[in-house]
Amino acid sequence: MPTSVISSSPIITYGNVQDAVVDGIRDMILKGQLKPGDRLRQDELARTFGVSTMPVREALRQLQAEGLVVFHPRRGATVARISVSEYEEIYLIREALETLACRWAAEDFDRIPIERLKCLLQEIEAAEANQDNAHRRMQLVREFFFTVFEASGKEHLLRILSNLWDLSQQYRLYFYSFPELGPKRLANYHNVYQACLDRNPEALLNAFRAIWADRDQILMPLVREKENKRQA
Amino acid sequence: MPTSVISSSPIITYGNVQDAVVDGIRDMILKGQLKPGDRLRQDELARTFGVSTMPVREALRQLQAEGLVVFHPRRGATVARISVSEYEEIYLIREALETLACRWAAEDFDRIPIERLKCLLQEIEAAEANQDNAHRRMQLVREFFFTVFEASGKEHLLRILSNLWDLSQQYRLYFYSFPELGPKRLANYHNVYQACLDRNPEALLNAFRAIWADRDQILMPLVREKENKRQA
DNA sequence: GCACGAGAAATTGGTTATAATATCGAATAT
DNA sequence: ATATTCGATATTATAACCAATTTCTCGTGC
Repeated sequence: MPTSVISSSPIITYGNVQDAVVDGIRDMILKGQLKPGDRLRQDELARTFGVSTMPVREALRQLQAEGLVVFHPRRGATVARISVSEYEEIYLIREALETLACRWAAEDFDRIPIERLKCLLQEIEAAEANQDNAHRRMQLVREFFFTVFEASGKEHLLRILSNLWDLSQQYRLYFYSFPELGPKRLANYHNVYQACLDRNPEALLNAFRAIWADRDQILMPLVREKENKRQA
Repeated sequence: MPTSVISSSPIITYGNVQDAVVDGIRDMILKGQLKPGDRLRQDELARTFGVSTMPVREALRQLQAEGLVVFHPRRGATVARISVSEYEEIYLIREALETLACRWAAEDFDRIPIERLKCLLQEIEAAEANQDNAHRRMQLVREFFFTVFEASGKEHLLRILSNLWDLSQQYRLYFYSFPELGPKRLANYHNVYQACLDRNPEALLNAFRAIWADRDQILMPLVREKENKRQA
């Protein structure tokens, strides 16, 4: 009788095992314990989570619907591998939707928890100074941005955005592996924070546009360079 | 041994039962056989599809991830009920993403199968003239628009758009229940077709903008009126 | 030494039976 | 009339099992 130890985050209680398994597998993918292309064996996952195969299969199907997992008929599931062109597509979709999210959030700055934003910004600064591992820094930045997006109060938009961030995770991670870009990153986050502090919608959008421009001019060339090396 | 009769669309073969069940249930929802709020009993669905409960549960989870189905822990699943404000949210997201899709499609008009577009337009005109049932007309219009969107060739964008169309289906259906709006609808579709024929990107976007404006000025007041009556 | 098959092992996809648990409704008791 | 208990029902999860197929392995032949 396997001892079920799912509790990654201690307090959250799930109504059913299956949701816990979904979060568990998604976490393993997002934390890099499972890499793109890795096979996802049902009974192996079932053992590690201490459950039977049924909830695992349901979980994999749900992750498939999210695009994080790919099923190959009769050959099992693997972690989705996102191509560079897919990443570019996803990024442009994100730009369109994050613009919407910012506009909605900026309709009422009172909904933006500025204190939390400040806290996260300080945590990010500390993490950059410490050279914390890329996954942790990436997670903090994600929380920072979604604190702004969540102020829009739009459930469907947040669901889609969250999914797109999941999908583009492997490329975002790459961005955090260059210590020399640290100051650039911090300046960008600070501009977002400042715009919220000033309650200035136009400044908020400009801060985001600057981030996207950096991504085009700095990250994408690096990604493409890496891609060319990989093919050679 | 129950006789498995899933084949709604005759030719498509599925690698697994589960995908067939997903499509089957989604179809039932989209065709109105299952209405928002309806309970989805596992064994009942299993019987109607001639399969065991396992594939049904997997299918429901997948539909949950798509937002079409809601799970109430220990109380089963129901067809999602979309509120008016959710519909407005979804519609604005759609506008942003369909703008993207049109831009991408208009980068190379050769990818738009103009003959197919023409065919669909004629089918739609015939269906309007016949006063065909609203579901069928809605389906044809969906195919018409997605023929344009698909020319973008962006898988993730199409996946998200398809999902958003599914979610807003119940409100779109309402739009087709007013015969007096028929000419207005047809004029809109014709503008889209003409813009593709003329290979004019700006005209294409303007055609869509006109459609969205109609929705704001014609459909939304009707929806809100209906909503107020429902509450009274 | 390496490619190629045949057979074995493993994995998936699906069924069925079983049990635990939570919900809902009805009957009963207060 | 209201609260409680009890039972029917449905969900959630486990386990055992089977068929189909893929993958692995090992030996053989070139």
